[in-house]
Amino acid sequence: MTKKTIEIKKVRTRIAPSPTGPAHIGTARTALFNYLFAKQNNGDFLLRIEDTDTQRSEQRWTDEVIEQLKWLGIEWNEGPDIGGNCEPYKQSQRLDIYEKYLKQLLEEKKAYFCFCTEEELENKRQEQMSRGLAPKYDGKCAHLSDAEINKNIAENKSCVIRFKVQNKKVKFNDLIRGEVEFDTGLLGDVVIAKDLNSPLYHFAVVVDDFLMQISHVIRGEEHLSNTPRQILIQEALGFYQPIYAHLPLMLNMDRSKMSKRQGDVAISDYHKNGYLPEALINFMVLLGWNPGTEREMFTLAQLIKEFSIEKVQKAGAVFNTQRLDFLNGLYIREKSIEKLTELCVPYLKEAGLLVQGQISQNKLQEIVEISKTRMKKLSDIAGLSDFFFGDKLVYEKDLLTWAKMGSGEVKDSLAFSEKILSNVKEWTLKSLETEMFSASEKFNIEKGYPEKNKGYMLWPLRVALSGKSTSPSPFEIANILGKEKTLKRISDAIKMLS
RNA sequence: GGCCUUAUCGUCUAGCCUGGUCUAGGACGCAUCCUUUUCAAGGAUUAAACCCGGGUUCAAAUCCCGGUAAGGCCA
Repeated sequence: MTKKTIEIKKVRTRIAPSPTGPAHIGTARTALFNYLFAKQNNGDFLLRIEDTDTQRSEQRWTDEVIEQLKWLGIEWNEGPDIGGNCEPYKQSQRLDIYEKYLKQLLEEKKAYFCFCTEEELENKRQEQMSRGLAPKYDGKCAHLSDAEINKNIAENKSCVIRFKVQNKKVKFNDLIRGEVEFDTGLLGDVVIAKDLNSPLYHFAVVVDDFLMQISHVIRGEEHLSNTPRQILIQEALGFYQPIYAHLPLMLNMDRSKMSKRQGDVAISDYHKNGYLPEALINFMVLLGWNPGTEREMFTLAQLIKEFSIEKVQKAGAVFNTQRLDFLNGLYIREKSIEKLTELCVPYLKEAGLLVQGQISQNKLQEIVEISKTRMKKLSDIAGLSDFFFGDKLVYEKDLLTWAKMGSGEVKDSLAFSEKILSNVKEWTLKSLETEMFSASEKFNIEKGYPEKNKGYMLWPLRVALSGKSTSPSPFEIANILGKEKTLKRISDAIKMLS
């Protein structure tokens, strides 16, 4: 069999997720690398849904990958309705195609029906293992005569289709790993279909990648060991061999493959928790790739230019949420206040804080503005700004105490603030700040507190307004709250101390 | 168990191909300081790594060999 190498007319890449569960963050990163590589070469990026496993595949998961990829801005540019509505390819709609190639392999005796039962196989496996051998199908059914096969089929015996794996060394050149060699003699004949209408993964990928003229197969490292058998199937079918690139895995903190047990793995989890797509993309691309410079911030468009597959790392990378949070904070602070407010609204509503028409758009923006330096995720907005909504604050009265003040002193401090604030002429951030600063000095002198320590006045005031140990400054809060509410909260606090 | 892959600060990584400029650079995180009523943000500074063992060489993180460890795939 002569090996056909691909003649690249156009770079075409794809991702091929199985819709058997929530779209995985690993799928997002693989999609990103495929997308970047295709786009920077003026190529095509396709989405193919591998839903041949009808038992486990569900339409809602297909819808979800589509939704999340769109959210990330990673869009495929070809599908069954070319030019119009760009649907992804679906393997379940291509079963007749696989059947044709399955028949071809069967006719050429490169594949065969296998009637071995689960029980039989399990026994063989046990026996091989007990002899210290690697478990591998012994090829028993490969030698069945046509008569026997027909008889078995007529008897409706359950069967699978196996591909005859040749004993040879398969070598291929991986774009990221260099030359990789496998001895397929260790493999055993693989099951490529349950029947003519139910192809399995290894077979369907090969057929589709060929028919869709995929030039580069860029996928996770977990597929590296699967590559030789796919190459054998390609050769048996007379297909060209695409160029492979196996990406390093994204890892848990303990360096195992990223899994649900140790954190969020669904793209939608990150979406819901308030990560920005641009932050997630920037974070993911840096997991296994870097430009070789000290630059760390990239937009998708810039990445299309800067990305180079040669600089992709070989070793797996730990998915470090702290770093994601940092980047997300950076992108949050970069957003225009209009946009950021819009993004925060759903989270405020979800927390039951924002009720229609209760607060003006301007106020809302001011609230977001003073909260944004503290936000790592959009969802943080609720916990950061809840005290602006509603009238009653709930907190421990001890929280009002600064340094070693007694409760009488705290009350005096609040009463002093109340007096100053009720006389403030101009209710603006600037004047609130100047007035309170000078009042604070006066207060400290009067009381014999250290003159420069503004905490004696500002801490109780800030807690009275926010009910929290950490928050924006009392001026910022008072400014947004307005005079009436501010004074009300101070008197509430004083009452609490009495 | 077999096969494959990988190996620089806790984490993401630069450097490795084309040995010297590496007393190993950057970022996150950590710590300290400045700013500051608090927490952030911002600024500054520190601590922190070439998996181990051989070899080649005047010289090795960089080249070669052998281990070890981790991960993936198969079952």
